[in-house]
Amino acid sequence: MDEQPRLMHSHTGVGMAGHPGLPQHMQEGTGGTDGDGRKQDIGDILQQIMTITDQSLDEAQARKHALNCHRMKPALFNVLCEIKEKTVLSIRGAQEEEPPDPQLMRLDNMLLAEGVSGPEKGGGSAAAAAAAAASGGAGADNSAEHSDYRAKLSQIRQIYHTELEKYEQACNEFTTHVMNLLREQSRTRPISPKEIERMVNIIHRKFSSIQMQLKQSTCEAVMILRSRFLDARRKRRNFNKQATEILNEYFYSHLSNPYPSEEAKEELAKKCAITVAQVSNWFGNKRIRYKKNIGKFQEEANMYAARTAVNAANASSHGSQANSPSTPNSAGETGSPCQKVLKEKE
DNA sequence: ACGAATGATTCATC
DNA sequence: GATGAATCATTCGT
Repeated sequence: MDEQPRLMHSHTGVGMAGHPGLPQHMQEGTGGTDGDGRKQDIGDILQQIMTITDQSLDEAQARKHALNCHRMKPALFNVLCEIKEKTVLSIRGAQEEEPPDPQLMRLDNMLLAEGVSGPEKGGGSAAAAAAAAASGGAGADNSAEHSDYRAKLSQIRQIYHTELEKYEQACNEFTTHVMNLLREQSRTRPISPKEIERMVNIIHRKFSSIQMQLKQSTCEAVMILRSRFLDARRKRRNFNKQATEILNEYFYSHLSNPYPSEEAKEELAKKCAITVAQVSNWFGNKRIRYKKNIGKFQEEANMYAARTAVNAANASSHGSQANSPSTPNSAGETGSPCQKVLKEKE
C-alpha cells in the first residue's frame, strides 16, 4: 500500500500530450470497447470518493482500502496531480513570507519588560524592582505594597504561562493532526510537502493571532495593576522626625549654597534612610519654599543655625572628635551660620 | 471639616 | 541632567 505514488513532487514529469487534463496512459485506449469501460471505472471511483464521507467509519475505511487497490486509482491520481500542479502554480507566490507583526513585537517587548514573559525570577521582576527603587523604598510600610504588587504580577504571569502552554499544546496537537490527515490524504490526492508546510504555517498564524489576544489582555492586566501600584506609590508618607532634622540641619548650615553634591546627597540619603531622589526632591521643595517665604522660616533657620554652631563648638573643644552629623564634609562652611542666615534673609 | 504642611510629579528653562 | 516653579495628592494639626 505504501509503495504507490504519494506526494506530487514525484509526478512532476507526467505528460499531457494528448487530451488536456488526461495523462497519456489514460488516453491510449480511446475508441475501443475498453474506453467506455474505463470511463465507467473512473465514474465509479469519483462517485465513491464523493460519497465516502457519508459512510460510517468502518465502511469508509474499507472503501478507502478498496479505492487504493483499484486498478484505475494511479491514473486518477495522476490526473489530480496534473490539475493540482496547475492550480498550485496560481496559488504559489500569493502568500509570501510576511514581516513580523509590529504589534506582536510591541506586546512581546512589553511583556518581557514587565517581567511576565521573561525568565522566572522568583516572583520578582525588573519592573517591580524599578518601581521599588523609584518609590523611595523607605521603611517597611511600602514593602507590603510591593509584595502585593509582586503577588498580583506573578499571578498574572502564571495565568499567562498556563494559557500560553495550553495554546501551544493545542496548536501542536492540531498541527500534528492536520499533518497526519494530509499525509493520509496524500494517498488519494496530490499533496506536496510544501503544501503541508504552508498549511502548518496557516495553522500557526491562526494560533499566534489567538496568542496575540492573550498577550494583549495580559498587557492590559499588567497596565491596570501597574497604574494601581503607581497610584499607591503616590500615597506619600512624611519622613520621620530624625530624617527631617538631618535634612534641615544640612540645609540651614549650607544656606548660602543649599545645593548638596551628589556625594552629600548620598550621605544624607543613607542617614535618613531615604533615596537620593527623595533628598533631591526635599531640597528642591525646601529651596523654593524657603525663598518664597523667608520670614516664615526665620525661626526654624535660627534654631538649626544655633544647633549647628553648638555642634561645631563641641567638635572643636573635643579636638579630634568625629564630624558633626549635620556637616559631614563641609566644616569650612559652618563658620558663622547665624550671620549667613541673616545675610540671606536680607 | 478645614487649611497648612509636605513629598512627589510635571513642565519649562538653562 | 539639574533646577525652578507650579501643581497634585496626601498627611497632619486644629
